[in-house]
Amino acid sequence: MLGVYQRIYTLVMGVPRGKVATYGQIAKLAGCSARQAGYAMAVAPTDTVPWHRVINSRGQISIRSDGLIDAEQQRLLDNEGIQFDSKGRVDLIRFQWQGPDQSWWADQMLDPPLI
DNA sequence: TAAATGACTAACA
DNA sequence: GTGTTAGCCATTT
Repeated sequence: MLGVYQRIYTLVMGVPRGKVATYGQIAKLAGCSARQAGYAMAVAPTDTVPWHRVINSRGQISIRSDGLIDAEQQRLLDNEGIQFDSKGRVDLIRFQWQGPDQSWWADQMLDPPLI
């Protein structure tokens, strides 16, 4: 079933290596709530969507409902040059993705959010 | 058809 | 800094 999630995945695939996005940021771009962004990552096709580049608004990796911190996510980000402070937080000022430009939306055949 | 479920967030105390 | 609360809404059951 194709839904808003497909739009979310397309957006996340636009996040470049070495940058991160927040759930709220993706949600705003996709035109849905932050919860949807979170749930979309939970069921994302991990082979095509860089799910690890999506973190929460505090710059931290979110803990999943099973209570486990996803260590692989931090490893993948570290591999891309994302730096974590002593409390496991990413400096969003330095590493947050600034969002797609106008031509990107056209390339993806999507409409920008109304905001 | 109705209820439950979240990898969330902003705004408070 | 730490809670708590309300809002969120597509998807799943």
